[in-house]
Amino acid sequence: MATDTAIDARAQLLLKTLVEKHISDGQPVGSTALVEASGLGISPATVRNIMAELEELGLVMSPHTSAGRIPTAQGYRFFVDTLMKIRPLDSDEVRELAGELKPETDLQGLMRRASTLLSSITRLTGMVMLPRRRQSSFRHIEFLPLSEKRILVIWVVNELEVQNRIIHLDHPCDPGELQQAANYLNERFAGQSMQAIRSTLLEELHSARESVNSFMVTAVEMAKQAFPGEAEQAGGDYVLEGGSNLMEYAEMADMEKLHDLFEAFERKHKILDLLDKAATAQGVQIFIGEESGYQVFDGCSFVTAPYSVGSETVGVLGIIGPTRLNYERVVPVVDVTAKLLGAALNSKE
Amino acid sequence: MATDTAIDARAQLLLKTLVEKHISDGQPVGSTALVEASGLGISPATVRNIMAELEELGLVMSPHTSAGRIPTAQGYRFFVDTLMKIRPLDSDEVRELAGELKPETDLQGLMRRASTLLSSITRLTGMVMLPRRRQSSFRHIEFLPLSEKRILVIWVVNELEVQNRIIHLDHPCDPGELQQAANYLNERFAGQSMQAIRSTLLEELHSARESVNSFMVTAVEMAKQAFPGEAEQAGGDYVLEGGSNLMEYAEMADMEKLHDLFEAFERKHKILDLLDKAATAQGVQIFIGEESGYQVFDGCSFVTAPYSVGSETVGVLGIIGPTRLNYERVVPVVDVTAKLLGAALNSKE
DNA sequence: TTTTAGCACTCAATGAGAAAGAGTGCTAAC
DNA sequence: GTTAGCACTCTTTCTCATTGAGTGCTAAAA
Repeated sequence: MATDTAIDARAQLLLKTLVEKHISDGQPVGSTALVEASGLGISPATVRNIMAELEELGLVMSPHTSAGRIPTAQGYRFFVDTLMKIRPLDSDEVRELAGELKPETDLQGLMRRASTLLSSITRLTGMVMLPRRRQSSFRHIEFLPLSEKRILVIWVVNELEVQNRIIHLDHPCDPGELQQAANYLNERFAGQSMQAIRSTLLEELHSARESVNSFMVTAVEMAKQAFPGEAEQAGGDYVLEGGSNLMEYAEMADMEKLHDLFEAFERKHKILDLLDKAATAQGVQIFIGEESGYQVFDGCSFVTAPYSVGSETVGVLGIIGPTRLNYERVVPVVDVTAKLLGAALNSKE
Repeated sequence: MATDTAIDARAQLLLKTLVEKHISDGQPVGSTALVEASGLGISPATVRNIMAELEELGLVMSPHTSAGRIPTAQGYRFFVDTLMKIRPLDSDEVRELAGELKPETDLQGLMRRASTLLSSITRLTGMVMLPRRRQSSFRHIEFLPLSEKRILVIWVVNELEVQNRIIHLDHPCDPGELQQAANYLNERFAGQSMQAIRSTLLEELHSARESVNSFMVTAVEMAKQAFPGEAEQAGGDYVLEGGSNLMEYAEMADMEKLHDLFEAFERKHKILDLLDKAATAQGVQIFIGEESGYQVFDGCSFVTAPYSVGSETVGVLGIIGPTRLNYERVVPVVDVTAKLLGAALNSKE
């Protein structure tokens, strides 16, 4: 199996030990320290030879001549792909997590809870993308008059996402009409996708001009105004908790980098972009350093997992930490949290 | 007017100049620099004498023997109370601000917008406490069955705050009953305060047991479950934007302090406590350094203003920055933003 | 051929002076 | 009351030497 350039079992063990040691204390690891930690009955000189090979392969590097080695992004990649052994969480731990993610609260609150949970368990920064379904299934709509021409529209999609906005009408409209309009929409469109409804409405807006049903025109017009178009809802959003945890890591000490990182958190689009990428994967996904594709995230890693309702992936959650984060521990935590959040959203009892 | 220990006009001018200079460059100000900046035809030696007096009074201090002076918290206090001249914003600027705070969006979105606005204009951290009324006026309620015993309750208070939660029933309940219950509650309680409704409901829950109206019992029970009690809604919440801006100030370089500060942002209660304090004041309020009452906020100042709907103060907004922030500029910005946000919430057109 | 001991070498980190610079406080003269 | 003069203090910056960790190379050992 092993060719000349591939790394043999011993080298792998050493690399594994090196990564683990560096993860735990953040320092470059020297040959003598590696000998001790690995348990191999081997001399430091031998280890040095092997390190030279690993460096040749781009798996480790030294910050300067007289320091030990640290893993490169590639090194971490090799570690997470083939070296590390993740063991599932104890059922106790799972139960504890599950207890924190009851489906009772409102959606936003649940997301925030999940994010806080991720953050506090891992002592890293937790993030949860708000669910966004390709198909939003319309459930119910309600019009409440605020003044003659201003209406508060409340609608429910996907069983439990409540949204609202205020719309303006051209002409005054009485409560009876509004009620009729709501009834009409509720009966006619229940269960259909928002996209479908929107296009149907747009169509009818033309043909219906001739129709006698003036209230229907109103209804359609209102619904058109109320339901956000593609463009509007494309944005997406996420919640992030425990950003301050990152400041505990010495490698984050560079104020300028930290500033840029937090700015990226606030501006959102880079994070959202990354989460979107992770949404296509099946299970836990890991982005190490530069792999994220953004300069700002240099020195950081992401561990993400999509969560789903039914069989459809509706969002992604995960953590951000320094590259030297404890993957073995974090991966199962993220994995389980995603599953639990999905379960909470399904909430079929 | 001036007694022996009070400071005369010249000293005041010098203090004013010193504070302004220190605000603009963050450095201790020496006697020669002060002479130039103040425009007084006076020698540095004289200035030194005056500085010694101001130091005696606790208005300025030097970080060490061979440095210039910096204002103390007391010095800043004196500055903001009696020395600085705030001039109102240009009507152009006001119009620009107003354009960003249209009442159209949802409440949460509006708050976030206001916060971002504060942050980006001042290059500091903006915060907006979510509105919380002593009297929440009930407007409308709606029950949507999710499954036999799980109901999605949506209700509207204060004309445009839409809230929702899921409740569980003991016994199955059909859609007709739910509709009846909603109608009953809507007709009976429209316009009343949530507190009043809640206590009325609790009362009726006893007496109604004998009544024939089984649906009313259900209605009351559901409403009781749905409406949050005192304890639940006491929490309060706020949005904060532009935290990363603070990292641009040299005096925030201490990583440990920064960590604690951001942790305080996340934990929320200290900020909320402070905002609560500011809610009792009439207009713009300034907390300088230790005045906040919290160790973490040492070195930071707050400029806050309550915003109101009608004549009732419903929330507070403001900024957080280093003590040496540009009060003259920030005070009117916070002031106007609070007024505009109030106006957007009133939104009577 | 692989492993290892030995050793020279490199480089970061630490700390001690020395020199420069900024700004003060004090004193004595104006 | 104000100011010039001056000694003094303390930070900042630089240089230089020292220390220590850890390497790479070479030659010997297994």
